Amino acid sequence: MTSTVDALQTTSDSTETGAQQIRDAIREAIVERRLSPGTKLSESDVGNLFNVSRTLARAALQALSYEGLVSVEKNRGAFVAYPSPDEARHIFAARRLVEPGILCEAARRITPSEVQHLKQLLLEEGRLMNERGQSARRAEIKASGDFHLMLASISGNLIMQRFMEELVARSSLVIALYGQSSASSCGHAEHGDIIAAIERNDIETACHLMLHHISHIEADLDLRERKSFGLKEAFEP
Amino acid sequence: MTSTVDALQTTSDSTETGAQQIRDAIREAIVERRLSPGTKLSESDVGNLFNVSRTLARAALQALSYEGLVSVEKNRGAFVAYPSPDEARHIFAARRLVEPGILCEAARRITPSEVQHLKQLLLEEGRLMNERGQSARRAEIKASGDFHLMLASISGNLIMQRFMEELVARSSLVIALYGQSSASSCGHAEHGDIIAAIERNDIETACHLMLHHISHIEADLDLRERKSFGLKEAFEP
DNA sequence: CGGCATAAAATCGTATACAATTTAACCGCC
DNA sequence: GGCGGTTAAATTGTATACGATTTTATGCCG
Repeated sequence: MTSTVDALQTTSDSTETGAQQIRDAIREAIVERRLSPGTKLSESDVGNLFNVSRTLARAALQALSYEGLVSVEKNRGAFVAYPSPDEARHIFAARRLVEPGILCEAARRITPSEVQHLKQLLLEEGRLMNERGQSARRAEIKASGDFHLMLASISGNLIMQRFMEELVARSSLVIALYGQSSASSCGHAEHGDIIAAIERNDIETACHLMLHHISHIEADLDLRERKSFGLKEAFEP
Repeated sequence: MTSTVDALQTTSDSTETGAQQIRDAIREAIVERRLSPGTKLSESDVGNLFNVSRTLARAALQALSYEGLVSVEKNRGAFVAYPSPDEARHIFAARRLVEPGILCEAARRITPSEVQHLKQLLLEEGRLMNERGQSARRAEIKASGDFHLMLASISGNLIMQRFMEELVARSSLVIALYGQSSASSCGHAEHGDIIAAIERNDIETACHLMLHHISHIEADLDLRERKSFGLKEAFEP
């Protein structure tokens, strides 16, 4: 009776130790939207699923709560985070705030080989976009995030990189919740434009493109308060 | 034999539950520099000090490691973080990256009552600066950080606020390690200038002042590689 | 038949127990 | 006296145990 968390089966290729491995697996499942916001993650279930004790399961869930991907309610348990519309806005505001700066620094330091790597990422992203099937969709989601993470990595600031990892992961949750266009894709073309601008060293426009890109993603959301119809209003005309 | 962590005794006024309380107490001790970088924080010692089991002590230490204030080495234990010069640079680079943006947003939203609150904070900071004694020094350190945190709080973005909390706390560690001028103070006058600029709605200069302010703090650091003299070089002319 | 009180089950919070690893102490040996 | 190796102590990693809280099930009564 391992309830609803069976979506976690994943290729455990890692060599990591203990709770980290579990944390990473669950994070991946959340980011790839195999786990929906609000899903309960009971400590026993997680532990059983990964064949470890509740101790480690609990540690993993705690870790995820620090990243904002899981919310733990005292004496009630852990749930895949269900970001509020306000939280969603804050996440994208944060991205608008930091990504231009990251991009600037990345553009200043980027090497030709890294440009190649970025382009390769873009190509892969495009390939996945034209493929069909669940697993391609998941890979596409991941790839579109990886573009932004790659820039953070190139910027060379490990602290900003970690922060971006958090923001990208939480963005995925937000899109899962409030995204409208089934083409969930995060503007593949715009990624290309940004790379082009970087390549011709036009940092100014690269930053502007990035800002627009983030706004486009956010524009695809429907962040109106869903007032959950708690009362009988749900059945009155 | 509760080794070196006795610096943790603090007014436990909190009403929180479990590990959080311990985490907060240790964080405060680190930020106020009662605990020096590199100090070992053994799980048993922490547990005994707070009269809880190792389970909770461990959870608290894990939490602090996610904030970058503690580094845990596998099978070796937890230590107050000892940021490298590079890490220190990254922390201040991150602050230069985000604080102007936070300031902008804060200035846009600030209310008169919040301006008052900021000024009050400034006053308190000044008062502590002219007082002497260990505990005044600690309070001063905290107050100078609180100015930056207050701005983040006014900006209304909880995510940026959390991030700033992390950055300010880690900055305190960096200053403890690499700060030179015994006047550890984080430019009290500059805080005042920034408030003034905000008050006359001159956001442009407020941002510039903030950037300079952060650079001034960083300029007071000596971030040269201390190559620890591992060899006999330490005793050769 | 539905609502409320009570009891049972499930789940979380924390402590303790035991295995694995690291650190130190000790001791014979050069 | 100093050095390497072996053993004991200390510390961490993980599992299990037990009390507390929440959730669900049960049954009584209106």
